[in-house]
Amino acid sequence: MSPRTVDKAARRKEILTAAVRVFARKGFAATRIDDIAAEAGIAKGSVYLYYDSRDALLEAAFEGYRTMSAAIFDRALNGRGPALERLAEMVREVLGVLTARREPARIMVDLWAASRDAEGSLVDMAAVYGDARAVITELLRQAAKEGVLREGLDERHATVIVGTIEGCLLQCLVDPGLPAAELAEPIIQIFLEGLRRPAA
Amino acid sequence: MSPRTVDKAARRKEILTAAVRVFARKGFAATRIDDIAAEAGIAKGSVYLYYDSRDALLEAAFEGYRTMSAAIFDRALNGRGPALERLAEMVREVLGVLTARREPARIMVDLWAASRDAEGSLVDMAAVYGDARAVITELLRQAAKEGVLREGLDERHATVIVGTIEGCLLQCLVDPGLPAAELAEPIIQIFLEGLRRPAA
Amino acid sequence: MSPRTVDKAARRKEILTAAVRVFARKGFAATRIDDIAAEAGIAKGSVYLYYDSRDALLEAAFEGYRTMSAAIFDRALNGRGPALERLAEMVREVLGVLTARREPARIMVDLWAASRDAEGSLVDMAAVYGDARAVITELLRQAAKEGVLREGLDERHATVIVGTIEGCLLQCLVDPGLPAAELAEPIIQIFLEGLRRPAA
Amino acid sequence: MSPRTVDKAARRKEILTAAVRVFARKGFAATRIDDIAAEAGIAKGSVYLYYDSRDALLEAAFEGYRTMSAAIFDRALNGRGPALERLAEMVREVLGVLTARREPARIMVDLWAASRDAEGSLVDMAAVYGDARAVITELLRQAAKEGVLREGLDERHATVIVGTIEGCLLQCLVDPGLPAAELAEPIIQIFLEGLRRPAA
DNA sequence: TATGAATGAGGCTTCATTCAT
DNA sequence: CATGAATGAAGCCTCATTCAT
Repeated sequence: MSPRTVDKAARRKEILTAAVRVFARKGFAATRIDDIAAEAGIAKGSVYLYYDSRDALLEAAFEGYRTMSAAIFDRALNGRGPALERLAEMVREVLGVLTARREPARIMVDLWAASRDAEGSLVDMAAVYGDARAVITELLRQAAKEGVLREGLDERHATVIVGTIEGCLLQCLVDPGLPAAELAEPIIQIFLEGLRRPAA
Repeated sequence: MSPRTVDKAARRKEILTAAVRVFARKGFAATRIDDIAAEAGIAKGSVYLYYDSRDALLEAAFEGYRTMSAAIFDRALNGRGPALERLAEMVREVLGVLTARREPARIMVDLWAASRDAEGSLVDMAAVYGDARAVITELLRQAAKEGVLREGLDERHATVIVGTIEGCLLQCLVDPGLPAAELAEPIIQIFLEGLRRPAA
Repeated sequence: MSPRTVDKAARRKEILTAAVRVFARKGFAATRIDDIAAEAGIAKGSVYLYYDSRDALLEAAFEGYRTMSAAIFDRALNGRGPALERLAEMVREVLGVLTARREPARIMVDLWAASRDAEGSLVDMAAVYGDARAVITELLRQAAKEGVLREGLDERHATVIVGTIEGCLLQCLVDPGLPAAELAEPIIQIFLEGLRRPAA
Repeated sequence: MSPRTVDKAARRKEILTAAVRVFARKGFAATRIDDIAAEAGIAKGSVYLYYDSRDALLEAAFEGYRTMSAAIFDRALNGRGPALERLAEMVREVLGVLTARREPARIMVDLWAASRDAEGSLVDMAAVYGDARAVITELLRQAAKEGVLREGLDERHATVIVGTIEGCLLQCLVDPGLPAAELAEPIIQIFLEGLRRPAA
């Protein structure tokens, strides 16, 4: 065993976790490398042994988010049970993150802001939302096959569903007083039934 | 109001417009006072004759956004016709902005990011969304009175509606290929009817 | 006249002069932007209003050197009198610089070091020496036409002449005790007569 | 001397060789301890077991250069044959180094630059050139005794001779296209005969 | 009021050196 | 002896803001 054994991968993750915490607390723009180093309990220069730049840390945070999203998408696509039930579960899962890990979730706004600079941006939220829409489109297709959907639904409805989830997230992020988890059922209800009183 | 004052106000607005254009183009974080001055066709120092700081310009942009939102809210609340129709119109209006003035709309992501820094932030999106939920809650109340709503709707449903609108906006901002305006009808449809095939 | 009139070109030159003084004193590698700013009596940031980088200042110093060299070359090529006399005068001129402006001349060593990094280097001493050799080759050609040269001289002899001048400069730079100006005559003598006792 | 000591010395030399290679390739200023360690095939920290600092490596490189020079000087002073022939041989030897070991020779420019920082500099090229002048002065003295030199030569002529050699080296370093070895004969010729057509 | 040159605090990043293993 | 992770001082450069004209 070589001297001063360190698990590089573990240390990388530690630093990333620290960075995400600080991003969540102060926002990416206001986060200094010093802050991250302090949060991780290491020297400023050491951050650079594991990440090339401040931007690289945001990118890594995005990768983490992406991985988590992919797992959720995967469960929705390949899970068991009726498609609409899996959609409902996906809604609950996404909003559940806000409750379980509220702080880390706050980096979302920075990811959105970073992703706006289109070309060359290391944070490609468009791709994530594209994936999300594809997943939901597929769920709708399966649900249609199961015969439980009304006619005339298309890709735009998938966009609306993704939008609903993300928009609820957004509001909860911006206004910490809102009860994220409690929004899951109203969302599902609206998707399923709409608001209108059923014709008699 | 003296002509002098009018000029001053006009110049203020010019600078703000220029600033918003640059914010939209490059993002707030990457926008330099020089960029704004150049866009406005004035000298850098002159910006400070009208705004106290770079942040003040983002704040002003937020005020503009707030004013526009208030107008939309006002039309929805005090307009004519059935409440649900006014809700639908409001959806169309909000998404229409993305089509009509796509570029300026891109400052939304910066407003979200700026608003995340809770206390003391000059950008209080939580308040806007609070207003939005209040408006929609009221519309739902009116619609209920009109007898067209199902039972058991509450404030959380208002949150979901606001979320849907903003989440669709978000996707369109992050992925310019999406057709914002075309989302209005699916949104309304989902709100009204849900996705489920009506019981026979 | 616009407010705060400054002659940008003059200021540029002031800063360059200050930079060259500091380069000469401490060497390029040890020179900090702060040093240059202090020497120029301005703030650190102001340096960047006139030069893009520390390297750009060395490049500018090189340009200055190049311009001076070109003037000397021009006088040698287009002056009056026999070619060998013009060559002698050129030798005196080059070494005279060391006496007249000893300090600035000390940047030569940094120019040599900077130029060694071949491709992409902003300091191309090879080009200057190429020019010098071309000038001297032409002087030798003229002198040959005048019938005063021995047979068999070629481009390599021009290289040697350039080498002699630069090598003397080098020694004088490295050892400030040496009398640069006094080397001109021995150089000329060796070029003309060689060291060997004339055949009887 | 224990084998242990031999190993240590060998390792020191390996590291120095590696360092010189890198200095030659990238220049001293751009050379990192990592580069040297990599070139030597050891860990970065190990470099410090053999040398106290990065500067110490340049100093050691200088010592190596000094030793080589001293050997050349010694051969010139104590060799056999006429003094002028030994001078000619010395010229050939110095320029031959550029051909035989072109890369290591490139550290010369860094030595010049390092030596310019006068007091306290670890690289004292002035001393080397002083030695060189002393050697050549002695050779001239011997040649004068042999009766082959013209009258009136003095220390300044020695300076010019050293200058010629070093200046040719300089040009070859700065412009790799030049044929160092081929300059030896023209140098010797100029020294001996000068450029001028012999009086009839 | 308008200008734009000047300022200087502050951030990112580099890298020589140290030191625990 | 060897290692290479960790350190943190130091330097380059940026840019919001100021201010003399």
